[in-house]
Order: sequence, then structure tokens, then C-alpha cells
Amino acid sequence: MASKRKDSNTEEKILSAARQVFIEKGFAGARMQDIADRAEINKAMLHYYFKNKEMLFEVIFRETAGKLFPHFEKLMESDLNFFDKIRSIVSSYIEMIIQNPYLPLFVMNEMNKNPQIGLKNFFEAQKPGFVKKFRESIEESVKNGIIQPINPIHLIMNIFSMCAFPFIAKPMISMLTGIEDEQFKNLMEQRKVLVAEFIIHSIKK
Amino acid sequence: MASKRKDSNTEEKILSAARQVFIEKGFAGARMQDIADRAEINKAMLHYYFKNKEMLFEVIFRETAGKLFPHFEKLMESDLNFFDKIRSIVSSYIEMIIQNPYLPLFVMNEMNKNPQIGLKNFFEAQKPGFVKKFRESIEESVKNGIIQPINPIHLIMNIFSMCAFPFIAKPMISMLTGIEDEQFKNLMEQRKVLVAEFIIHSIKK
DNA sequence: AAGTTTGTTAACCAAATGGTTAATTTTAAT
DNA sequence: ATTAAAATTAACCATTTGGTTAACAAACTT
Repeated sequence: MASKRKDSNTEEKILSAARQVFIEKGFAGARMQDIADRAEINKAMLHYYFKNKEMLFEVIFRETAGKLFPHFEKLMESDLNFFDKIRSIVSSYIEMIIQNPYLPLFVMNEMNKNPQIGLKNFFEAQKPGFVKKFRESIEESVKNGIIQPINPIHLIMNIFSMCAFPFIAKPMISMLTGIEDEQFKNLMEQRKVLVAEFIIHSIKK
Repeated sequence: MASKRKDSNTEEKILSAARQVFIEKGFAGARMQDIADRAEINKAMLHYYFKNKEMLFEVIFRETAGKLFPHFEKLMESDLNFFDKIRSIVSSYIEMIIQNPYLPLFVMNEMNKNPQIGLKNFFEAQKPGFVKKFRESIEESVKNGIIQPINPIHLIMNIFSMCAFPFIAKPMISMLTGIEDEQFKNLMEQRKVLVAEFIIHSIKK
């Protein structure tokens, strides 16, 4: 019989429960008792493993925000042509959000409510250099005459907007169009190629 | 000297304070005492004018969500050509969000946390018919060979994504690029025409 | 002017909430 | 087997929070 410690693995259970509750309710709406209940442990254990609500939240936020820009830096450095880079980014980014549908809203919302959390838990640790690389790649493609002149910031905004926003707006979309979960997932699956081609068609010379 | 009642206009002060607090903190993070303090009135007055936190919130939510799709229905019925309709929608929509930068995140977030609030306070009252009109207009333009074939839902998603998402992601953008308030506002001003042309260029035959 | 309604306040209340304590059990070390 | 360290629990605590009450003040009605 496995030891109680390793068997129960309390810390994992807490993190799993905290992930659920924080992402579902947000920091302000999350209740420590709720987390304890879902982890099936005593509330005091939360404070035993993590000092307080803030600390527990920061672990979850950091882990979640860390998924936000996965391997883009490497991808931008790859020898794919510019259009294939866009195809690859769009497709993998939408797939990532399909796997974590609440991620964009959670991160954006908490960063708006408390911008410090971003600086503390995101900037220092894995300050993503992909924006610079992305920028350079766009500027180069403009110079080489592959794409129309465009401010890289706007192009980057456009790409991530079309990938992430539909997930943030899902309840609104569902309300306005009657689209339900299954159909929504199909649409998002379509967007993996659709958005990329939409962008490429718009900037191609 | 004006009467105390009309002079003080407590209800307006409450609504103004509630607007601030709810939009800043969200429903879960908002505190009734905070609203009372900002309105410079006794907390009991909140319950005198509005039954409870939920009721007060619903007034604010309804009023806020009401700004979300302003005059699009009329605009879609106008005799502008399809491309000018898109230019007009994008421009006026971004301008609306510049005037109410927290509106998209507030509405989307609260609808995610509690989808019922949308049905109760949005759907019934001003169920926007503009989606249907928009759809028809797109389908017509496709048939007339003005634009490339495209699923209207995706095009609508693309348009609103590029308009609204940058405001939702502002803290993230600011963190990744160092862009501050003034420069951000300039970028959004540019997007009024930029996004429209980006879309048109992408769907034009 | 008297009485009724409306508006406002201070004090209060019960429940919820984040957090702590002290005792107990389990596990690991000797 | 003994002991020290780590994990867990029940009970408790102080503060916050949404909400109420009862008394009072101002404003209309007649």
C-alpha cells in the first residue's frame, strides 16, 4: 500500500482545485473554502502549502499565463517562409486555446483588474522575446516586397485578435446566433486555416 | 435654493458610482460600501433605491451592454455599398470603444462568469437584429460577386475581434511592447481606417 | 399648520470569508 | 522502539460584507 503522503499528493490536488476555481470565478470571486472542498481537504491545508490566497493565485496565474505564448520565438527563427510562419502560428495558437478555452479571458481580465500581477508573474520570468522577432520578420518581409507595407504592431494585433477574441466572446456569440458548444468548436477548428488565409490574402502583394 | 431632493439627485450619484466600481472591479470584486463612499451617501441608500447588489448591477450591466451594438441595424439597411458599410461599422465601433475602453472586457467577462445575466438583461430587451442583417448583406455581396465567398459568421467574428480585442488586451500589449496610454490611443485611432481596409483587402475580388 | 409621504442616517446584524491555533496523526529517521 | 519532522484536522477568530432597522429630517398635500 502506497504511503499516505505520496498517495494523496495534497499539493497537486490543491493546485488542480485552485486552477478550476480561479479560472471559473476569477480572483475576486474565488473562495478558499470552495477550493478546499473541491480538493477534498481541510481549508487549513491551503495555508499550509501556500501562504495565502494571493500566493496561491499567483502560482495559478503564472502557470496559466505561461501557456500564452508557447514556442513562438523558435517558430519565428525557423526557416519557414513568412506565410507559413503565419499559418503555423495561427493554427497552433487556436489549437492551444481550444485546449484551454478560458485562458485568454482569465489572463486578460486579471491583468486588467491588477496590472501588477502581470509584471510580477510574467514579465520577469519568461518575458517573451517573440514580439521583437515577429516584428523583425514582418519588417523584413515588407522590405523584400513579399507583403504590403504594414505597421507590425497592427498586424500582430490583428492576428491575435482573430485567434483569441471569439473565445472571449463566446457567450455573446452564442446568444446572438444560437450557436452551441459543438458547432462553436467546429467553427474554431475551421478558423485554424481560415484566419491564416484571411490574413495572408490581406497582406500579400 | 433648490430643494434637497432635486439638488442632490441621489439616484444619479449612485448609478454613477456603481458604474465606476462595477466596471473597475467586476461584480464579484465590487463592494457596496465602496459604491456608497464614491457616491458620498449612506450605504442604506443603495438598498433604498435598488433592492440589492444584484439589482443595482443589472441596471449597470443593461445600460452598458446596451451600448455594445449601437445603430448597426440601421446602418446595414442604409444604401451605402458593402465596403462603405464595413468602413462605417469599424470606424464607429472603434470610436465607441475609445470612448468606453472598459466596455468590451466588462461585458464579456460578466457574461462568461454568469451567462444568465446576458439572457436576462440583453436578449429580451434589445435583441440585436443586426447580425441577421449583416449576414444577409454579406451573402448578397458574395452572390453579386463583389466579395470572395466567406462564411458570414467568420467575417463578422473577424471584424469585431480586430475592433475590440486590442482594448481587452491592452495591459498585455503595454507589457510586451512598452506602449503607453497616449501612443495606444493613437494606434487605436489609426485602426479606424486600417482595420477596415485590412478586411476589405482580404475579401475583395 | 397638521399630517403623510419620501429621503436620509447611524447603528446594528447575521453570514461569509480569509486566516490562525493547538492538538493529533502519519511518516521518516535513528 | 523512540523521537523528530511533516501532514492533517477541528475549532476558533477577526474582519469584511451585504443587508436591515428604527429613528429622524425634509418635502409635499390638504
